[in-house]
Amino acid sequence: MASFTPPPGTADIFAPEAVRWRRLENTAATVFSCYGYGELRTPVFEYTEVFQRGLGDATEVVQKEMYTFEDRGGRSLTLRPEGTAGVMRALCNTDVMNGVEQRVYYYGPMFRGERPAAGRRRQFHQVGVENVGRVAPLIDAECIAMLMDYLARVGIPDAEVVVNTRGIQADREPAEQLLREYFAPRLGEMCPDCKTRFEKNLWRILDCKEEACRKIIHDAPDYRQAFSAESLAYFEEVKRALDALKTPYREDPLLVRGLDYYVHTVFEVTHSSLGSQTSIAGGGRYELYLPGQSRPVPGVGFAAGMERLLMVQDALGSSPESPVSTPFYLIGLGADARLANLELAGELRRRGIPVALELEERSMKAQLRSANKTGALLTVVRGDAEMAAGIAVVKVMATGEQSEVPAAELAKRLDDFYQTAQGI
RNA sequence: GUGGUUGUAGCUCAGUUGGUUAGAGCGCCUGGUUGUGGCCCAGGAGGUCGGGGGUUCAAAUCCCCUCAAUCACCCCA
Repeated sequence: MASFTPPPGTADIFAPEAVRWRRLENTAATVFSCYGYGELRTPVFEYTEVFQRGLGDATEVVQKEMYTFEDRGGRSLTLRPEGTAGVMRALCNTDVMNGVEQRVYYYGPMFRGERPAAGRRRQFHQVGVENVGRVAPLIDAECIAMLMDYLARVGIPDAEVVVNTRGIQADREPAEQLLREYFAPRLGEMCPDCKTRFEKNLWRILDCKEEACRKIIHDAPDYRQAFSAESLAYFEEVKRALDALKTPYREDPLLVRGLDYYVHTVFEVTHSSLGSQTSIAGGGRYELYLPGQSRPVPGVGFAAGMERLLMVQDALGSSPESPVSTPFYLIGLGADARLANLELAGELRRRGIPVALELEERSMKAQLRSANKTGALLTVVRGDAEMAAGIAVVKVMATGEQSEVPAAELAKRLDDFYQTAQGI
């Protein structure tokens, strides 16, 4: 039975579940377009260098998690591990470089060769947005507010936003200096990971979870005192705007985030209902070097993990509605009746009315059992006798009442019933 | 990549210290009504006990390997 399971970290998503996915996607389209965003569909694989340059060679994602392969032309390609780099690649053919604002959203599968765990798959799905070309605190705030708007619309009203500022590139050096001086003498008491982070990726020390490290981190000086006045003012304005937008947030100087390209605002959205993977969305402002460009492009954006949104919905019990049942079931006894039913079903379906019907030779009892299982409201029954008389029996399943309807009027009668049922 | 747990029917799971034809509930199919559902009753289909190897007279059960799922770490969405 386990002979044909999909590869590790991937999954088949069948109808009832797929409806929930479509809701996440449709709601994204609805909400984001209200903010002036348009959909952008980029390829699911890109030249490998798009991600290497975009995310930074040192990033863990690039180093060990990418699905990279060579195609028949000897090109090195990579299944996208995230959405931003591909979006930027697409956008560099537009006039964003000249300061024209581009607002795009996307959703789709991403691929990372990690060990699967709760809320983490190898093919996972993100819905995200990028606002590219302009720099302003209000844009950052609007972006965060839009994310919260979206979450509320998919049944997650109580997620928590954590924000922080990373300053600009020029702020980084003095701030790192400050941290280095603080951590250097204390490295002996810290975990092995932090020791290598100290050399390779100093900032990641800040979100180390080791007990010993946390204490030391907690007492670290606020590196933001080394930031320029402009950077701090930018952040203040972002927060003021969030207040004005009535978007509650928590400020956390330890929020750093994994990718190198962030500047100014960074944020993460978490939900308490999740176990170890508490993060359901994350993003921030960035400066990205597009292939073939000498200047970086500014932008702000976020990505939300769809699997995790579904997990939160489950925890909240806000995963709704099983799909609508088909209202009609057509029972046919005998070849002629079944053929007539097939015709009738076609007629109704062309009008957009869902119909289920029996196409095989089965007993009345079996067909009614099926009708019952589909949850049909009305059942049309006909056999040789009805065919000869030019009528059909219409049965109301809830009450068991039956009435005869001329065959010629069937489509209209069912249509009318359907329209009024829809109205209720 | 590291560690823990798990793997028996479509689903949820039993299976006693190894012992003959491997079970239940739900679901599915058929019948109980020459053409009437839900409830009830009866019957039926469906399993290489994840896979491979080993120990044994005998393995779903014990040992090894492997695959997969799951959880945690790591990383992130």
